[in-house]
Amino acid sequence: MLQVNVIREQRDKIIEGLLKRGLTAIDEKIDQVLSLDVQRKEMQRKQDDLLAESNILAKEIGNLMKSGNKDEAEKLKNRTAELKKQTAELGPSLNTIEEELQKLLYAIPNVPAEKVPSGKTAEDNITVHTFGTPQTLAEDAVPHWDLIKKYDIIDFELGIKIAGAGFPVYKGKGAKLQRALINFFLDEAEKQGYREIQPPIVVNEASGYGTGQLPDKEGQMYHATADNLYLIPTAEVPITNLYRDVMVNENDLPIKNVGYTPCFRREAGSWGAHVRGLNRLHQFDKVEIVQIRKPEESYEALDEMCLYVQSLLEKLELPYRKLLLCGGDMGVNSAITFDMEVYAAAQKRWLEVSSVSNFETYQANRLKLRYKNKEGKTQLLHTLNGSALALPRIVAAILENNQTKDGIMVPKVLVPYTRFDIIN
RNA sequence: GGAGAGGUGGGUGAGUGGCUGAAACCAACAGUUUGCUAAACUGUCGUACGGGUCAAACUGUACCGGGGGUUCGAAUCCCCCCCUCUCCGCCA
Repeated sequence: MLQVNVIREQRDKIIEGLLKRGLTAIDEKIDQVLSLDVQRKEMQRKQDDLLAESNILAKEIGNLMKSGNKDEAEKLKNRTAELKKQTAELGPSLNTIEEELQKLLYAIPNVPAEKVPSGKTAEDNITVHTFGTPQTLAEDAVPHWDLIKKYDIIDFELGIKIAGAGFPVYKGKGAKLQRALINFFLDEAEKQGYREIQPPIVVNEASGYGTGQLPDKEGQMYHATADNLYLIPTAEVPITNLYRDVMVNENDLPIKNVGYTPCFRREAGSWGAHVRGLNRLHQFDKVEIVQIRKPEESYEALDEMCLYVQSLLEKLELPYRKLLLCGGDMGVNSAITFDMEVYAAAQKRWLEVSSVSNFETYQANRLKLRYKNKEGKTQLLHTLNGSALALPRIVAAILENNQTKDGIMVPKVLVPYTRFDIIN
């Protein structure tokens, strides 16, 4: 959520930034915020004046009562009643304006950072880095959804039987490969100074609002209505919400947490082309890194996080490209996002396996996540997160790219974790 | 699910109708002292939205889990809701 005072001070700059998202009529929305803000101020001022008078009178009445001057006190009470009536009249409309303002602010996405290109779709993303060469496979190479059947390592039918489409069952070496990847990712993160967190995989409503999944993306999360809990779509939600309503001690910065969790996404209506096999699931595993930084350090942290994620892909020997997302392709909370996509050689497609974002103060404002700086001033912090990494598509790419006539070769770095070097 | 206790500032915690935006302690910050560190001492120290100012000083309002109510006046009394803890039950 943007801060009203920032909108007030930097109206033009904010509109210019938001235009990069390809939004229409954004200037109207911003001006609506400003005009509601003016109205709010006026009304609040009136209200404050009324209340101020009441407070003075209340004190006087108190004193008069003490000194036994009842008649005089009664006279003042009449005036108080009048004031009370007026504040009562003003109250509801003030509330309405505040609610409207709040709703409007929730609906305005974060302002893209300066270097974010404008654009509407993935077409406008910019490839800023590549690693490796997309390999050409043998004639008889097959996509991962055939390989998992051939080697009997992931079973979609069983998942359908016990849960539904998009809930695969990992079996034997398939399960071990998953576990190996999770451990590998967690160990690597720890080497980079991240603290491991095991959060709940359900969160309450307040947490959903804190990181911005609510109210806009309500339909994306599984909702346990009996208890009003949401299954997390990413570990970002619980791990970032650890710091909701927190005044961080400056000495505890920077905060670097990593967590492995299953993630749940309803992805309602998005089934169809390009979502076969492991490409898109309702439940999947992911290791997520989350940082909380001082504003002046957050872009340095973003670079660090990208390089870290890239190092994982390089260790796994997966060809990848790094994209700077255009305004229209970024999530609403993000100020800047880099996506990492690995090449799945049998599908001949790039698969997104990581998304690294700086939210600047957008989340922190909702979260009320702040610290006191050296001057003793309370300041919003910056939040960042990145997948490091999302498992299924990594698995898909490993299976496809590493297939040989004898079986699937396990990446060298993973062998100590899997304790086998081929799936056959 | 049943019974009880409780939710106060960055933290612990006092506060049962006006003198309380809130004691005390801790933390933090600034300074004094000091060979350095530590200790000691002194001072500052909640948040939001306004007014005011070049900026301050200063100043208004609201906020003691959330929402309503009683009252001239509520952290304090009443009602509803949420959450936490303890005991019992159930489960692991």
